[in-house]
Amino acid sequence: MAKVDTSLVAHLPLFAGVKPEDLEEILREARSARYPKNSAIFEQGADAQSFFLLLHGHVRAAKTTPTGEQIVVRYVAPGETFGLAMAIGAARYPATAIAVDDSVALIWPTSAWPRLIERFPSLAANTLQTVGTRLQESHTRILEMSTQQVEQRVAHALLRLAKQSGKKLDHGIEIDFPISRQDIAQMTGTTLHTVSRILSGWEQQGLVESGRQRIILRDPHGIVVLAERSPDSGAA
Amino acid sequence: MAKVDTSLVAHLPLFAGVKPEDLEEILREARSARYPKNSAIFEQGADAQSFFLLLHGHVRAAKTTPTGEQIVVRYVAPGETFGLAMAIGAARYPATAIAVDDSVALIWPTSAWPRLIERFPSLAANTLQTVGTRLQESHTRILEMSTQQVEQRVAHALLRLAKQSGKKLDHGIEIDFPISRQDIAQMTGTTLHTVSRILSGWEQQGLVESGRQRIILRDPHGIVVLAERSPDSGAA
DNA sequence: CAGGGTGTTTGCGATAGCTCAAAAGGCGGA
DNA sequence: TCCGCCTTTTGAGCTATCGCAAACACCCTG
Repeated sequence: MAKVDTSLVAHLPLFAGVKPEDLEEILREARSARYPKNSAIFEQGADAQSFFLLLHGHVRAAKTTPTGEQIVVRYVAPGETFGLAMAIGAARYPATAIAVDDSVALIWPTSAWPRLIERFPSLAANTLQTVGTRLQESHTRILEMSTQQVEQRVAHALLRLAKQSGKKLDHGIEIDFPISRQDIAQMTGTTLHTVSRILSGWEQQGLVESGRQRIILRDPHGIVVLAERSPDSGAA
Repeated sequence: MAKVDTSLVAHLPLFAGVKPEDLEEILREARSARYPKNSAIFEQGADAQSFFLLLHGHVRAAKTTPTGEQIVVRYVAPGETFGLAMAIGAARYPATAIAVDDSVALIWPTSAWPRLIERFPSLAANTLQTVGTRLQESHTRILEMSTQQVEQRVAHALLRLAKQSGKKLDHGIEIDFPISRQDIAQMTGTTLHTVSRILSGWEQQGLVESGRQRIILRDPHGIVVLAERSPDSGAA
């Protein structure tokens, strides 16, 4: 097991208020692992034996219905935690985590959590903050799904992805990991067909440039305008 | 300020693992207040000066868009906390809270939170658990909105309300606070018209009995069946 | 460089649910 | 008791979006 350099993670929200020597102790309990592109990190319903801190790459968390339909819960960016089932008192993972790019994560055994938060209460407070923020974001997503049309929801989704994992280009922002029409559909509650039609339209208007699992926002501001447009204030 | 009896709240999840004498200290920092039916407890966007523990009554938390559309985030039942903006690091309330019945709540100043969790780390751990559970529920709701038809979503919503705040009757379960078609629409992402049509249909099938802001599930199991029915396995 | 597989595009018809509109019912207050 | 308001019901037409189907494009592999 490789030693983890504290300086790489010390600034993360998870460790806010944790003293350097404590951080080292915390990291000693972790191991790190590499996940190749498209490999599963854990499966929905499996025993929640570990929780994770993503160091490199990108991870998709998805939830599947009994009938096989999926939604994307979120994309995890480097520096974020995932698989925190134990923090919420769940014995099993509520979603599946897949590395969408070659990824590296720190891994703690779930069993270590109670001891860790007892010794380092900041961890609990910080995690509460994180989970609370995600709850807010979920509510926003519900609000959008309830009140907005598909095109606006797709616009919001892309803007969020760009903010979280956007790579600045000379002219535009590229989403920095492979993402398909289907993925976006599963983030916005629609079908890949509808997403494809929307992106085709945007491409013709010069708002985006996209291809196989690749999206570049050529005119982010124009997409913001779309995202905020009221349902009927229509284009041609 | 009336003294709060610890025995009334000691068993709540929030206080799990808190010693009786500590609980008393925690409660000493709270005051209690009464909210008449239909009064606002706090407004979305207002300074988050307090957080709450509902003792009696029912509270609706709703989120409003810039354009005035609303969704119901959740209904708060006695024993649950709400208005935890500070736990997630928000300075303002992300939603509006309205008492839907005459209600009583314990109130702590937000400023007390950091000190409380430092002195009583269980509070943070318990709150994390609660917030985590709510996050899960949110994801489930998103999943439903993405994959189910309106009728199924309404069925799920009613079943949840019945479980959380149902009053057992001789023949059926009554939702124990005033709730309109509009409210249900805002919980499920549809319109009051559609909800009305659905409930009318169910009423004719003897599944429910309902009226002005009042719903009784006459055949909860029948509604479970509806909720789980796959999109097409249709009725007449 | 051909083949296979996955992801994307696009057309077309079907429809669930929305919107608009109007009427009716029930409840609380004067 | 009567009035007025708010909630609920119901109708009718419309449309955004889905579902299905087929063709296409790209990438990786052998």
